[in-house]
This record gives sequence, C-alpha cells and structure tokens, in this order.
Amino acid sequence: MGRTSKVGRSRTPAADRILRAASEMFYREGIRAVGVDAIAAEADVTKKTLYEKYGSKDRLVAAYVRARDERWRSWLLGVVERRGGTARERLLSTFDALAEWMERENPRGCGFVNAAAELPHADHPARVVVMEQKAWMRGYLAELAAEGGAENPEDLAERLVILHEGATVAFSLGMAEDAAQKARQIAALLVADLQ
Amino acid sequence: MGRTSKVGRSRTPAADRILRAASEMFYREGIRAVGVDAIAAEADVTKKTLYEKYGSKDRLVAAYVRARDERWRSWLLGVVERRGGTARERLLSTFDALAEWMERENPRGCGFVNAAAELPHADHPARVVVMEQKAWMRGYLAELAAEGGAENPEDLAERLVILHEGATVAFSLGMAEDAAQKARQIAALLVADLQ
DNA sequence: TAGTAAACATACCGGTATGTATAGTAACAG
DNA sequence: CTGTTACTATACATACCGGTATGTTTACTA
Repeated sequence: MGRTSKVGRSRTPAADRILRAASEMFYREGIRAVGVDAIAAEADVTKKTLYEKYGSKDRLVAAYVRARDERWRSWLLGVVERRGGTARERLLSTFDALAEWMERENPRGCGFVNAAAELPHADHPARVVVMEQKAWMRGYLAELAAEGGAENPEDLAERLVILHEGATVAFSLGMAEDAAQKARQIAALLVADLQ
Repeated sequence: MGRTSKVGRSRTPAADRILRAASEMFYREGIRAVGVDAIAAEADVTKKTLYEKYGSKDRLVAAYVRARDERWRSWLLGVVERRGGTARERLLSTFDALAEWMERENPRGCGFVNAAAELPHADHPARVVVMEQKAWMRGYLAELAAEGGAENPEDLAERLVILHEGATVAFSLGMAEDAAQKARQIAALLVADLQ
C-alpha cells in the first residue's frame, strides 16, 4: 500500500503524457528551469493529476531519468545486437550507437550528466538513478571487454567510458566534428590487442 | 559611460567577496539553485551592492564563468610551462594539469559543462563565455599539435579534447580510477606519431 | 443503474525568486 | 569642510515556485 503501489500496472494515458512532456522539457530547458505548472499545461493535464501520478517534482525527475535510461539502453543494445560480430566489434559498435543517438536525441549533451550538474546532492532520487546508469554502462563495456579476452576488462572499460563521455561533451559543445567517429577510431586502437 | 565602464579599474573588496562567494556556491550547488540573497549574505554584503557591482544575476554568472576560466587557463599554462619539453611532452602535460586541477578544484566536474547544462540559450552571456572557453582550449591544443608537427593539428586537437572532457566526466561521476592518467596514456598513443 | 477510477476546474497556501527604492553612514580627497 | 565613493540597512514590488484543497465531470463496468 505504499505510494508506489501501482508499479507494474500500465501507465494511464495522462501519466504517459506527463512523463513525455516532462522528459522533453527537462532535457531541453534544464530541470530547475521547468516548473510543474508548465509541464501540466504542456501535457494537457491538471496539476492535481500530475501530483496523483508522481507524488512530487523530484520523483517526476527521477522518472524522467529512468525513462531516458531505458530508451538509451534499448537503443544501445539493439544496435550492438543488430550489428553482431566479435566482442571487439561489438565494443566498437557502441560508438556507432552513440553517434546516431547524439544526432537524433542528444543535441544538448548527456541528459544524465546534465541532471547530475543540476542535482549535486547524492541522495536525490534522480541522482541515484544517474549513478546507477553510469555504473551500468561501465559494467556493460567491462562485460564485452572480458568476453573479448581483455587482459584487464575493467581497465579497458574505463578507457572506453572516457571516450564515450568525451565524445558526447565535445559534440554538444561544438568542440569536434564527428566526435563519436573519432572516439571510435581511438577505441579501435585500444581494442586492437584483443584480436 | 556604459554599464561596464569600470572595466580596467581594480575591483573593490566587496565586489571581490561577491564574486568569490558566487563562484563557490554556483559551482557547488548549481547556478539556478543559488539565489542572489544567499550570495549577498555569504559575501557579507547587501543586495544593493551586489546589483551595483554586477547589474544582474546573469551578468554575475558570466563573471563567475570568466573568473573560473582565468584560473583554469593560468593553472594550465603554468603547469605546461613549468614542465617544458617538446611540443609532444607539453601536449601530455595538459593531462597532468587536469589531474591536479580535478583533485583540487573540480570534484563536481567541469564548471563550464555544468553551466552549459543549466543555460541552454545560446545568447546567455555566461554561455557565450563557456563557448569561448571551449574554443580556446581546442585552439590551444591545436597550436601545440601544430608546433609538434602534427599532420592534421586540428584533428589531433579534437581527439585530445575528447580525452580531456571524457576524463573530467568519468572522474566526477566515479566511472574511472585515475581518469586523467588513463586519458594521458591514450593521448600518448595519439601523439606518438609526432616523434 | 449504481459505483468507481481517472481525470477535470479553480483557487489557494507559504515561501522564495530577481530586482528596485529610500535613507543613511564611514572614509577620504580637493 | 565639502563632495564623492563605497558601502549598510530595510523595505518593497512583482512574479513564480512546489504543493494542496474542494468540488465536478466523464466513461467504463459489475
């Protein structure tokens, strides 16, 4: 009977519109820049409904980060799976997934990094999700690295994470042309040992 | 007789305290999370004085970014100059400068990236400064790359920028141990051609 | 057809945001 | 001793913030 007792049930249409509107606005304008009134208006919903569905702005922000994470993961895994190949090739495919993702969904940089910038406190529910997301990404790359027979999979994963994050920032602040492509080429140097 | 007519004169003690307090608070808590009242209180100054010195919060934010940029540049150039060596060695020294900077002044990641996350609008005075800062960094690395005889200095600079930004994000979100050190090692691979 | 869930409309709360106004004080330079 | 600079103190204007209250409508379904 907790306040999250609806977990598992499908979201109502209104709850869906709220999350969609919030996600778009939080990412584009920044979290603190967007008020709940504006979200409710954009979702064509009353504030009452918003608070019945999400409880508080902080929890809505957490839901936004979680939803974005789900979209990114399924996109990433989809691309990597579709391309297939050896573990080495799949490690490099993550940069192809990143390249397309950035063009289509990431003009303002990494939504998780941006959220962390606005939410410094470690116990904020959304920041917890961000940290989990970043840990997952590192773990995923480490798995692929291990599968590819890397001498030190964790170490390789950390280096690839640096390239992922760097490409994202460089892209969004206009510091590099084809940032993901360049990051991929550098990654290829690191991964070459695995062959 | 514009509103910035005092440029060139030395800052008053109060103006100095305001900028110092604002810098610390903006970086630690986020820009939108910090109100002008709190800054004035922390600087032991009245709001009136704050507005006489900086005109608006937006201009104070721009001053914060500018001051941070100045500190970073002088730290970076100082380290690179002190270490000396060939252009190749100086390119790698930028990662040593980054490593120490992060330990001492950057626990919350890149202040410029964080500011850009909170200020999406291209014409915000502080965002303009951020973009200049990032362009300068890229240009500085390109200069060193050219001096080192790189085949394509701009291209090399962009790859090094990716490593700088990636190391910063990975460090601040706990994704990599010794991120700057790892980035430096990768950079060494890229720079090896210059020898 | 009665009951229930999901949503509606509207108005309000205390608090805080940026920015301004009025009036006064301390130090110093001509 | 007069004027200027740099500040203090306090109060105000206006708008928006997250969050809540009361009551109504719509649509499905048992």
